[in-house]
Amino acid sequence: MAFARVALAVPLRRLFDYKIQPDTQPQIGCRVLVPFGRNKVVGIVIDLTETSDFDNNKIKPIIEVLDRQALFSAELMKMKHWMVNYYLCPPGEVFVNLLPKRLKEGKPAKLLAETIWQTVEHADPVPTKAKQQFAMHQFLSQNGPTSESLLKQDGFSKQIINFLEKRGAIQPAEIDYSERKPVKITTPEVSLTEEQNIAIKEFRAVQGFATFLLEGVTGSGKTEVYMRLMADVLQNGQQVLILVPEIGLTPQTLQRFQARFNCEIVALHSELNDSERHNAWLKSQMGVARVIVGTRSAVMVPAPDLGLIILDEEHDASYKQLDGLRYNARDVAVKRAADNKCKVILGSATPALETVLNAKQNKYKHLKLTQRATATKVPKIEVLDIKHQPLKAGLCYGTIEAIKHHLSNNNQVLVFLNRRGYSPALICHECGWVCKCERCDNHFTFHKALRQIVCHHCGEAAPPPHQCHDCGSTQIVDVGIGTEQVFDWLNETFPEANAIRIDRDSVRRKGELENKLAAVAEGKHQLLVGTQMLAKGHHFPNLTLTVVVNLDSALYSADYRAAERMAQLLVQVAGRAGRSEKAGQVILQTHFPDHSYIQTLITQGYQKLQTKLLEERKQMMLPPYQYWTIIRLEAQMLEKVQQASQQIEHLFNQHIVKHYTNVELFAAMPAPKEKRAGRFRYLLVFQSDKRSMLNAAISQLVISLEQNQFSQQVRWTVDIDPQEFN
DNA sequence: AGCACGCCGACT
DNA sequence: GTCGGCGTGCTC
Repeated sequence: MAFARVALAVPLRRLFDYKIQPDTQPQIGCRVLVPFGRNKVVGIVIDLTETSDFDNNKIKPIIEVLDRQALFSAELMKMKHWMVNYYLCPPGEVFVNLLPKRLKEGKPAKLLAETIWQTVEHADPVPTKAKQQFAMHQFLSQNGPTSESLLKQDGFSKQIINFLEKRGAIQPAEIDYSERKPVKITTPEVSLTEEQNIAIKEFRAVQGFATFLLEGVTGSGKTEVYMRLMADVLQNGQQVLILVPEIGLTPQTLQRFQARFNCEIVALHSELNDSERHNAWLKSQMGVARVIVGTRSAVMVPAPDLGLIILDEEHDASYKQLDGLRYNARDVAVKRAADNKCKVILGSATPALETVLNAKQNKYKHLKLTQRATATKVPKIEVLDIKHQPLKAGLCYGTIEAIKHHLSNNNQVLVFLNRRGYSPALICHECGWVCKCERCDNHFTFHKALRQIVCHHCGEAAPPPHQCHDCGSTQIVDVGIGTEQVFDWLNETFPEANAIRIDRDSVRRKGELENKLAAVAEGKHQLLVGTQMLAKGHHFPNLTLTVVVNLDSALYSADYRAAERMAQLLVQVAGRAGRSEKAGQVILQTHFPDHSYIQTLITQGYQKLQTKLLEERKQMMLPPYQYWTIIRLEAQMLEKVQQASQQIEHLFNQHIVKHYTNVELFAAMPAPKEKRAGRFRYLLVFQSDKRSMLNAAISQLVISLEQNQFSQQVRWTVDIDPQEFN
C-alpha cells in the first residue's frame, strides 16, 4: 500500500496521509485534490511512503492528481522545507497558500490565453499626432509581437490597443512558448567607473553559490552593475530573479529592464489581479519568463533555470512579512541561492546591520561603490538646533528662510516628516487628558481636513471631541506636527509654489503615487511635503533642498533598531537632493544637535555610524550578535494572556531550557502597546547566540504549545528574527 | 482555516 | 416550542 504525505492549507503544523489510487502515481511537488473533513481541498504532495503512522483504515484515497509534473523543483522543495523548519510555520502555509489563487482552487496549471499583438504590414501609418498610439505602434515594430499584459506593464492602456486595432494597424498573433529565443541585449555605451569595473570583476571571479553585498551610495550606479551581471546570466540561458521593495516596482523599473533585455520579463506584485498573477507565476515556473521582477513573495516563485538573485534595497523593512508567515525575503533569497548553487546580490546604500556584520565576517563578499557615477556631489547635511526656537508648523526660522531662498531660485523643495495627519495628539489644556483610542492604548491622530480623529493602529475614526472626557473642559488643543499641518502652513505661506502632499492619506488609489511623482518631475509643484513614501529612489532634477523636520524620537527610542532606521531614512532622504547638476542642500532640524549618532552620521558618514552602532549592539548583547525569537500572545481578556504567558514561561523553564542551555527567555512582558484593536497582548522574547540552538528550543516549545491547547481564547504566534519589538 | 456539534437566550 | 449566538473539537 502506498501513501502520499500531503500539505494542506490549514494552520496545523503537520501533513496528512492519503492512499494513492492505482495508476495515478503523483510526483512529489504535484497538486492533488483530496477529501478533508466534509470538503475537498487542494494540497501539495510532500512525500511518498509505504507506511503511515495514522490509523490505516481511516486514511482516505486521493480524489485526483492535478499535475503530471511537479510545480516545484527539488531545490525549491528543499528551500520550502527549510522555511517550514526555520520559521516553524504550518507546511501548508509555504507549500499551498503561496500559490496563485487559481492554482490553489485546483484549476489547471496552464497559461491563460492572452492576446499577443503585432503590427500589420503595409497598413496606413499611425499619425504622430495620436501620441500614445504612435508610441505603442513604434514599440511593437521595434520589439515584435508582444503580449497584452506586457503592453499594459509598459503603460499602454487597453483603450490604446483598441484604437490601434480599429485602425487596422495591429492584429493578434500566435506565440509559441516552447521555442526559446536567445535574449537580445543592448548595452549602452557608457563607460563604467573604476569601482563599478572592480565590482563586476570580483563578482565574475566567483563560481557557484556566493552572497554579495553591493554597498553603493545614491547615484553610484548600482543598477548599471546589476544589469551588466544580469546580462552574463541571461546570455548563459539562465533566469534572473530581482526583488524590490513594495513601492519600488513601477512601470519605469520594468521599462528600464525591457529596454536593455529584449526578452520575456514578468512582474509579480500586489497590484496584479488573479489572472495576471496566475500567468506571471506560470511563465516563471515554465521558464518562459527570463527576468522576474517582484516584491517580497516573489522570492519563492518557481524558476527552473534560476541563475542569479538580486535583492535591491536589502535593508528595506518590506522584505519582512509582519503577519501570518513572518519570513524575511532577504534571508530566504540567500538560502535559495545556496540551494540553487547560484549567486545572490544584496544591494543598498545603507545596508542593514545584520548584513554588514555578515560582510565583516566574510560570510558575504563586500563590493563597494563610494563615488557617484555622475558629477554631482553628495549633499552635506546641515544640522539646525531647534531648542528654544520659535517654530511655525514645526519649521524654524532658518529652515523657512532656506525654503524661501530655494523657491525664489526656481528650484524644488522637499519637506520630509514621518507623521501623517494634522497633529499626532489631542489633549485637554486644563487637565492634560489625552484623547486615546479605546481599542488600542494609542493616542488618536487629528486629521483636520477630514474633521476626524483616526487611530493609526486599528483605523478607528471618530469626530474630534468637544469636551475633555475627564474634566469636561472644552479647551481641547492639538499637540505635535503632522504632514497635513506642515502642508497647510506651507501652502498658505508659499501659495505660488503649488505645494503637493504625498503620504498614505493623500495617495490612496493605485497609480496615484506615480501620477503625483510624475507631476513633480514635470515641475508642476515646487514644494513637496511627505512621509517615507517620498524617501525612495525617485529622481527630481530640480530638487535642491531637503528638509527633515523631526527624527528626534529615534534617538531615544525603546526599539534598539530605531537609530539604524533613522540613519537609513536620513541618508535616503538626503539622497533626493542635488541629483543632477545642481548642488543640493539638506537641513536636519533637531533638539539634539550634539547627539553622537547625528554627529557621527554627518561628519563621518553612514559607514562610521554602522560601525558604532554595531559596537553598541555587541556590548549590549543585541541582534545581530544575538538571535531573537518572539512569541506573541493575544486575547480578549487580560487575565487570559497573563495566564498563558505564565504557562509558557513555566513550560520553557521547567522542561525545555535544560536541554538548550544557551537559550534565554526574558521575563514575559506586556507588549509596548499592550492593547491593540481591543485585544491584550504579551511578548515573550527568547535569545541565544546560537541560531540552531534557539531554533531547536523554540521548535520543541511550539510542539508542546500545539499539543497542549492550553487555552483556546489565547492566540499565539511565533516570530523568528523579529524586526519589530512590539 | 472551515465546518459541525452543542448548549443557552430572544423570537414568530 | 425553534432560530441562531459562538465556544469547542476535528480534519489523513
